[in-house]
Amino acid sequence: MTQSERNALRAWLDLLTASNAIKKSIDTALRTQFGVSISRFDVLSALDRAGPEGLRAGDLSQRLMVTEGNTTQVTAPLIRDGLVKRISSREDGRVAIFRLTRKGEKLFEKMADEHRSWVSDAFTGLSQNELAMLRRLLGKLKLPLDKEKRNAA
Amino acid sequence: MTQSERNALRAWLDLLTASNAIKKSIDTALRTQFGVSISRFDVLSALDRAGPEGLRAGDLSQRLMVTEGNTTQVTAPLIRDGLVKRISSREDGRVAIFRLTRKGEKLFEKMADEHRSWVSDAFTGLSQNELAMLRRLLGKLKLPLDKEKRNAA
DNA sequence: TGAAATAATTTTAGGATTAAAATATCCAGT
DNA sequence: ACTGGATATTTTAATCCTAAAATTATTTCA
Repeated sequence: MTQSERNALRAWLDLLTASNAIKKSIDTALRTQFGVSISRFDVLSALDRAGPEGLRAGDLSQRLMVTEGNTTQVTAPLIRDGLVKRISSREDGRVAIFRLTRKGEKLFEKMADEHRSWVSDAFTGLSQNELAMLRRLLGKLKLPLDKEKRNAA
Repeated sequence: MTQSERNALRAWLDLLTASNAIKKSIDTALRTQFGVSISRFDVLSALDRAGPEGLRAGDLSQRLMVTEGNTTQVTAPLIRDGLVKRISSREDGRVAIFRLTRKGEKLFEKMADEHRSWVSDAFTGLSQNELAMLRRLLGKLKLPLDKEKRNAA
């Protein structure tokens, strides 16, 4: 094992550990304060950004980088809880469109505030320059292009 | 939302995306070439490092940063496949000790080689200096100390 | 010594995720 | 209009993970 390989392994371990730890703390905080997991929060966030038009199931899945089956399942409890509405497209009967309800918007607004502050807190140790540097370095990683989704419009 | 908060959110998204993408590509490669998930690989790796003494279930869980219930479940198929052996401690009947079988050692050796090269590959875009810088920046993140495990020996 | 407290692990129930099979709808060409 | 193929989504079965309850074994101390 070369020194370079050893360093890559260490960096990978650090990266994974940091990411897991922050994710877990955000998930725990979201569940405690709002009863919503980070997965559900991500759905609400994507739908909030999409606005009143909502998003097709496929587009939602693509933005969240999860399978469509996953989207079906994660949205289910959000619909049950009245935070998200599922509408069948009138133009194309196959298409499912999801959008936030008024209740979902209200809740998301509160969650987003807290979420922002938790993330800020995790990164307070880094100056603005260091933050930019971190992003630049992450951008240099060779990330596998997911599937052949690249073709999709 | 301040500029600083916005930057933290962006950095967090980049961090999570990079970590997910690399993890997924390693998991896929491990499954394809060896029929072993990344979780199981992690168990094999910890046991390999522990050597012939093996590891107690609790210690294994702690090193992998997962719950003990998870360890019980992830080791089960490894035992079924003859890669790991579970032994009851003779000194303390409550304690379960896991260690690699000869077959497990052999397989892990091959997997570790490939794994090392995949990780190296993901980080090839970064110089040794950049790698060190990345680790330094990750070290500045405020990571939530997991539970009150800190007390444990 | 033996009951209660403690400790290590497993079991259970449920959420998140994926891949693959199933379903439902639309579209094209005849 | 009908059939075959493509497309969008849902369902199903499995893995991974957690928290909490249950189990099993040890230790303590009256």
